[in-house]
Amino acid sequence: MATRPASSAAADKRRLILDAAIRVFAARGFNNCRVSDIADEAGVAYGLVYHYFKSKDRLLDEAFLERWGLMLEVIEGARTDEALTAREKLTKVATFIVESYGREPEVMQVVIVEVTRQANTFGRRHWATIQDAHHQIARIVSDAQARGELRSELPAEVAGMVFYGAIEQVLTAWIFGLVPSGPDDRAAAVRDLVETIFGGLDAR
Amino acid sequence: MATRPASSAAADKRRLILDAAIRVFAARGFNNCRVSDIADEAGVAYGLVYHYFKSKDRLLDEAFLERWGLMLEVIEGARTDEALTAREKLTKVATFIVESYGREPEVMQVVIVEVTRQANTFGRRHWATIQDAHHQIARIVSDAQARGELRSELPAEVAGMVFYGAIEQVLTAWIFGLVPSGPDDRAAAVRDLVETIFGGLDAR
Amino acid sequence: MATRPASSAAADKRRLILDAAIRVFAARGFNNCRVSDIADEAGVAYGLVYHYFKSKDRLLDEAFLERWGLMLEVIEGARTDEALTAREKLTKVATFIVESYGREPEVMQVVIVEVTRQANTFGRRHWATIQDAHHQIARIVSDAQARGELRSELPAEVAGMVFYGAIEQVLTAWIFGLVPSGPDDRAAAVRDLVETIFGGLDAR
Amino acid sequence: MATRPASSAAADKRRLILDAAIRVFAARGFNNCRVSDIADEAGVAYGLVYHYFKSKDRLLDEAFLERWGLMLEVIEGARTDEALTAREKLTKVATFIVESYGREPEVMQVVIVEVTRQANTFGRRHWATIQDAHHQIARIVSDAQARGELRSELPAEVAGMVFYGAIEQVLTAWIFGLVPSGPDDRAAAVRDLVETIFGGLDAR
DNA sequence: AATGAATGAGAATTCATTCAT
DNA sequence: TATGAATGAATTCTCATTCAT
Repeated sequence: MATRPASSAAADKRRLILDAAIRVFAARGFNNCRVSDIADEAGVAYGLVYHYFKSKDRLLDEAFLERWGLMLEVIEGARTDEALTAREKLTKVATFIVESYGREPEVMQVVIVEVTRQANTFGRRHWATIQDAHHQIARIVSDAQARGELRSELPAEVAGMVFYGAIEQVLTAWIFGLVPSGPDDRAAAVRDLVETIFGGLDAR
Repeated sequence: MATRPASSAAADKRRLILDAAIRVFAARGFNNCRVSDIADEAGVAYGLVYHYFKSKDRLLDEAFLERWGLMLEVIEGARTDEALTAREKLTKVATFIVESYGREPEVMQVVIVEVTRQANTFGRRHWATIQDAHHQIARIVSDAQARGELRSELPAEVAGMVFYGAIEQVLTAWIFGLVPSGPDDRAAAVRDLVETIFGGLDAR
Repeated sequence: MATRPASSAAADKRRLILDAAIRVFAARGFNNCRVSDIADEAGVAYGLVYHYFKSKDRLLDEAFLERWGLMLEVIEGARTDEALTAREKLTKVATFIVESYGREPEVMQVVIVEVTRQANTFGRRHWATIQDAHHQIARIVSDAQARGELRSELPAEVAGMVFYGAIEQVLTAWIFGLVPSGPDDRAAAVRDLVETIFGGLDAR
Repeated sequence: MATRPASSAAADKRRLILDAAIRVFAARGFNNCRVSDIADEAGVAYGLVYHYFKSKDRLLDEAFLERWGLMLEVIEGARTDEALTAREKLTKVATFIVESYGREPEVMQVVIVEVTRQANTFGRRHWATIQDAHHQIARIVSDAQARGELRSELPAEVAGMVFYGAIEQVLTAWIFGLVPSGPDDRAAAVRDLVETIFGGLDAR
């Protein structure tokens, strides 16, 4: 079995199906696609999807958890990195999200559109996990406020919402295809967004 | 009211059904409810829903358009009111949205969760209308930049996204029931959100 | 109440609806039209159709019986007219049917397409009435055979079927719009059809 | 048959469903039966009907095309067989149709009652195919007229209509169950019908 | 592991008919 | 007589999931 045991081939098949599911969910939406669309996209037989995944829901759950987990690690890493200012930390977070979209737009689209915003289904099911990210972001702000680095009169939770909501809004514009999302556009978006939130709109 | 014409009774029934649909969509989600749930909620026979509305989709379309239309009027009104500063204009917009939620949380939930964020279905169908609001908000910023009232180095579109995305994020937290949304909470949310965006996070 | 009592106005309304139903049945088919189509075509309110007719079925029943009754009278009249030869009798019958189509194609279309050929619904319900016509036609033949006017070795029932089936086939071609059905075409059709059946195809 | 490939099992199921559909259409009429009746008659699950056929319409389309295709082959074969007289050719056609009914009355009933006579639905959809048969029959006549075998003063199209209309009328009587349709009855029907049309009704 | 046939519970929509006014 | 709102049973088609091979 050399260096690639049988289970690895299986793992590859599983991956193939999950990736196909993400593309299909992004293209048609979770509620508007059929499991057979996913099998077709993956080039496997209908039943094989059910061999690897218990249900259609599970495909979306896994796609979400995988990516959101990475994001949580990045946010936590940024938050606990004492060498960084709050602005640098949030820039790091924004950059990760935006570059994730740059590399694999379908994944981020699915995560945001099909999961985090679904108040009645997946969003609620994964709410604790989603909240985790929001809390960490708020904590980046509140820690900086405690150090006197950021204004203390603003509630950290609201600041976090402004920051995260702004990123989602930018991604939404990209997802809907209304605004270019090339490498330069992405870098500019991070820069402008951070500068807006940290510097404020008011002229000095 | 004694003189209400006969057509009003019909209009009332129609209204009754549309309102019931909004409540059901908010409670279960558009994709997880049945037309019979709406009929039951309205207390009318199944077929009457189809007497007044061509399809289930149309119910959501109408709910969205009605409310978004009001919002557009308010945004346009704020934008063109020369007596107001940009901060006052955006405060007005934020207040309208937030108070709409306060009065009729289901409508705003449906508008945001079931329509504006659905990249593959309703969101795309109504995209022009949705964009209209975003453009007007950006214009409030760019007009103020032209007058030297706001910093010119920030792109107005990004500023608009930060503003609108922040409001949606706040509403999302309320919709998911994670944060109290009483009258005081709403007023505070508007104040904090506006102050954050205009003043910026940075300590002076 | 002069010469037109109130009941006459009512009778007119009834007629109006029945005629509209015939047009709609012809244009869309009994199974593919709605009662509301009939009301619209007649220019009356939905419910009025039910004031004058017990059901949608009844409309078709009446349309059929009215016309088929006329046809039966003509066939019986021809059959019992001792001054006529069998060829003249059947020419009379064919002419009546064909000219009925000429004057009111919708009625004949409805009678044939929607009633007499519906083996599972109306055709079966009215079978006795339909058969009546077929029997009379066969009798025209058998009487002539008894008189030595027509060949006796052919069963009269088959001869009748050839005659009536031929007429229906001609009407079918007209109904489907494949063949012109102007006055001259109709006269020619009767002549050719009768000559074919009486004279036979064989060269002498 | 032991070597039948796996695909045959599927083809058999498909056949099973199509045959069941034909029986149900014949017994209740296309418009008066439900897809579940077909599934029940075939002894399969509801959904399997849709696994093999796109819609209820398609079942009827296929039943019609399959049988009408056979008939077209027979008619064409008869028409181009130079060893036969026109009378022999049309006898062949009539025999095929009548014996088709003898073997599988439901199929012929469905073909005629549910398709070729439906001016507003299936009849119109398949009109070109239906016409094909009529044209070939007319051509059998006109070819014979050109050879001096049949009277030339009669239009071949009318002769064709008389012939085909007569056959349909005979089948109709059988379908409605008004006339016995045993083997002898069928043979007699063909003989009488052909003799009537070729020899004519007139006594010599 | 892999296939795709088989299952059957939905769910939207239609529309004949009834009924209150 | 006239209106059209109200009713709800009926029916097609969909599609997630299971299962035999």
